[in-house]
Amino acid sequence: MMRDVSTLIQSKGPYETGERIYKIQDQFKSLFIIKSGVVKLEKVDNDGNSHISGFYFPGDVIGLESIGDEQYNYNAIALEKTWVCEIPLDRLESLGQSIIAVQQTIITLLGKRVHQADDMLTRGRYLSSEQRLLVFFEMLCKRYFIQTIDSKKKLHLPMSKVDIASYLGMRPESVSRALRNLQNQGVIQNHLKTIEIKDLNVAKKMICKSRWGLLRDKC
Amino acid sequence: MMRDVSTLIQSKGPYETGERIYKIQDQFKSLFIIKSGVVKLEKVDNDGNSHISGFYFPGDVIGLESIGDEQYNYNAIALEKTWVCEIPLDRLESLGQSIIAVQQTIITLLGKRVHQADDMLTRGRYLSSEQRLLVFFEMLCKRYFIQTIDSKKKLHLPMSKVDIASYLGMRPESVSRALRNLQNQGVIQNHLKTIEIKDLNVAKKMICKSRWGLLRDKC
DNA sequence: CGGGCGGTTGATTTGTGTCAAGGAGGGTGG
DNA sequence: CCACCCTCCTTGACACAAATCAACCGCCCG
Repeated sequence: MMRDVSTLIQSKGPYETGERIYKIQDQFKSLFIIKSGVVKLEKVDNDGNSHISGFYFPGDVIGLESIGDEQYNYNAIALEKTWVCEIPLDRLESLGQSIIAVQQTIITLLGKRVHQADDMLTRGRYLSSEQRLLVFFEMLCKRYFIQTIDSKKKLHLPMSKVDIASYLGMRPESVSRALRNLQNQGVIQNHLKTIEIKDLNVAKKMICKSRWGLLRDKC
Repeated sequence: MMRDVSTLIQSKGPYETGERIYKIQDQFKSLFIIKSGVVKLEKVDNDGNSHISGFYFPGDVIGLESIGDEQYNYNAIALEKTWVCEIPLDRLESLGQSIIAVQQTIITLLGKRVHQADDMLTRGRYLSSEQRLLVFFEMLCKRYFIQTIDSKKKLHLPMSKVDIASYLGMRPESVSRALRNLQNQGVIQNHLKTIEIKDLNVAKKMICKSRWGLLRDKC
């Protein structure tokens, strides 16, 4: 007899802004699907500097990055009011045959995660700070499902510019300057918690002009 | 009745230097364990520039990076005479129950792969080119199993300096210069296809002095 | 012998980090 | 409601590491 996976899964939340879904060195035993809200993953070094490894949105799974370890190796922090579903891994074995399907799902998710990371590695290095920001906004647009009328996109930023800087491997000052430049060029409009993409076509072209012509086919 | 995994696995090789174990857009259907030799994974963009995403050694599994896709998304190129074992994934289902164990193994491997990539992302950005090279050599030492007498390590480089540059996100000229600097400081000795680590302790110290104090605990 | 590729070196430019300062917004307490 | 503070963000002047451009060497291989 095969039990349903859903009997193991339970909803958790809400987590308020700044609350942690899990933290570094908590015992790793569950993945979490984000039902609503936004989550960042951060590492904190000895000097107290935080380093952002990614932002995650509804439908995304977090915890994958800790598979293979005993403990979580990142803090998962809600950036808005957030609900998640907990998927405990230690009890999956009681599912019987369907464990194969679950494993298959995890493999697929991990595969995507590897692609994503490899992509960042091979692409990111060869992009200017302005390009990195545009790529970032493009990603947000895809994930975030913006209401878009006539190719003009208003983009809410749930994370601070400091977090964006950390994620993109830049300093906050550089983010600020790059945004100003893009604004002067008429590509975007920079507000505090919002970015407005004025000229999507120009933006896309700018992303592709990698200094060494990398990955021009991706556009 | 449970068939043995090993009945599905067969040895392939030798691949000579420059030969491809698989290439981009080949149908993805197998992983490969490297039995002997060295393999690099590269992407080639439209302008013909190649971008190295990693080097792999005996015991490593390649093909993981393409899981989830229909085709391989990198070229796997032998850097020396290389033997591999092919692990076809499409016939794993005929293994019956033991598929769970195989899947579990794959999950573990993918997990490590994610860690590795995340690490590169969060660390790499904050290291100078000299530090990146030292980290690279350190990695080679670990993987490559050098015969080491009295903490003086001679390190054979199967890959070109150009490949190293690409992998580390630098230009060949910068690699050259960084090596010269390290040599002038007495840390290493730079030969054409060999690096000699003269002062391991100094090397380790240099790696740790991240500009922003990142990950000092790793040392 | 000659061509090509990998590697090295030098002169110069440039992007982005660094340091220092100031501003805008939001929250808290009087 | 205002004053204060704190954090996030922005701006400017400057420094520096690495990219760029150009040239050259040495090795391998036809």
